[in-house]
Amino acid sequence: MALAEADTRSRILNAAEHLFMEHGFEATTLRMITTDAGANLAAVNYHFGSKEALIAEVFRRRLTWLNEQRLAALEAAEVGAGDTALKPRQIVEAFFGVAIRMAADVEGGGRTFMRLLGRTYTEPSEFVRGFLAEEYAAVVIRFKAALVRALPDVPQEEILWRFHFMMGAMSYAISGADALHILSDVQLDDANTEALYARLMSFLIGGLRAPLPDIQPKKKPSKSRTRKAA
Amino acid sequence: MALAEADTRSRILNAAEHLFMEHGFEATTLRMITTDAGANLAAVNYHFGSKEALIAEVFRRRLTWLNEQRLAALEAAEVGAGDTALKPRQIVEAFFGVAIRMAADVEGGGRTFMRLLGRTYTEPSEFVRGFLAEEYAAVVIRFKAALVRALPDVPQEEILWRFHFMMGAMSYAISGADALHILSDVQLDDANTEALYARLMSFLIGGLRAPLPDIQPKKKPSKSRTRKAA
DNA sequence: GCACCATTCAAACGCTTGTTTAAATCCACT
DNA sequence: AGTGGATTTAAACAAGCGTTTGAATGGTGC
Repeated sequence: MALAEADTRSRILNAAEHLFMEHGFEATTLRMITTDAGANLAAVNYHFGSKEALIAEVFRRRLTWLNEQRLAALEAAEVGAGDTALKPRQIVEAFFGVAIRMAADVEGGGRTFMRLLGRTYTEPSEFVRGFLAEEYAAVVIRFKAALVRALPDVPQEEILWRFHFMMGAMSYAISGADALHILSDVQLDDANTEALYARLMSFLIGGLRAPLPDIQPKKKPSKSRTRKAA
Repeated sequence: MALAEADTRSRILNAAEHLFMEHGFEATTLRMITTDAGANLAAVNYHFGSKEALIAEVFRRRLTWLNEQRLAALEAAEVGAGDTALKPRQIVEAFFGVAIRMAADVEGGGRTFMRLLGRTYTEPSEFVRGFLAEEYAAVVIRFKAALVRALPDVPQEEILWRFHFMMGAMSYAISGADALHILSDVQLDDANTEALYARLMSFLIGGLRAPLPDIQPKKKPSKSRTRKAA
């Protein structure tokens, strides 16, 4: 809510972010947004041009910063390591640690944004996926390369898939208790960020470093060998 | 598309399932659905009563069966094990294996449905989350109990979280290459179900069996101590 | 005081949405 | 052939949508 202090443009962004997280893009109307922001209906089109442009700006203002932080964290780790190879855990922490830390910022809206982002990654809308891909391009290339270097025995394709799986786990970790109450009537403590971070990291590293699966050479559903390499 | 053979009711369900997966619930209109199904606009309200009821039925007709299969797979494993304890891997395979196998069924629409389901699990809409919780209740209680029995050293809360993380990873695994192309311009082979299954299982088991994280005793946001025991 | 630009405002725009209606059509059964 | 219930149809409905308009308002520099 951030009180009613900031200027109209920011109040609209904040209200939109929160409502998008709660109801999704389509179900959130400009009237809901401007009402919550204490602004006139026409303000969105005046300040942003259109609803689509507003959505894009909601992501841009935080995502750019988030990915810069990720790159900075990775570079800091690499500098600290000197000539020695980076451990996979350090890379994972650079990428997901920054995200979890942002999700811990409740008052500043980071929590809201990360919940929104996690869901949006599998968003159907072509338009949303479009600029998401743009924003992610640089950072993903960089982290993928770092992981390939840190895991010389793991095929590149496998690394990409595990990166993908990790993003799924993180996404659910952050969307958190809302979804978890489907799993259990017990209310889980997702306010404890330190704990969530520790839990998620254990899980991610465990998955990333798991024994490689045995993949048949494709297009051959023969069920003979079940060899497992480490 | 299943040709235009089945009766109107089924054709509507199939068209709706596919369109929901592609565009989401809100962005999919009844006119899109009935056009694709080759039916009159009023057919949805005649056969289902409302759009919401149609959404519920799209899930119900497959989810009930899916969860029955999961329970059956778990019981079969337990019978096979006799008095000996079930291995975590068997439990995970019962739950996620059935899902992945359903996702492999492209022609019958299982693939489409599983993609839809994965995204819907973090769906904002209260109404959707409502009946999803209902459908899942029984099966989750059962699997949670099985995991608790199979992992006596792991706290229950930790098991729930890891179960949650696993669902996230699976969800992303199935929504698959659509989202993955954000990660990489390389097109990944998510048509190879056997391979995807093997990959995901390795990752999930690795995460589930990872060393336990160190969790501070909770409810102490004092910034003094940062103790971390191993 | 006045002119100037940015911002806000109430009102309306055209369009699409889910839903309803009442008539038309189909098909099984006698 | 003809009755009756289920289904399909075209048309209309009110409500809500994103967007546009043109006038009112606000504050700055002269």
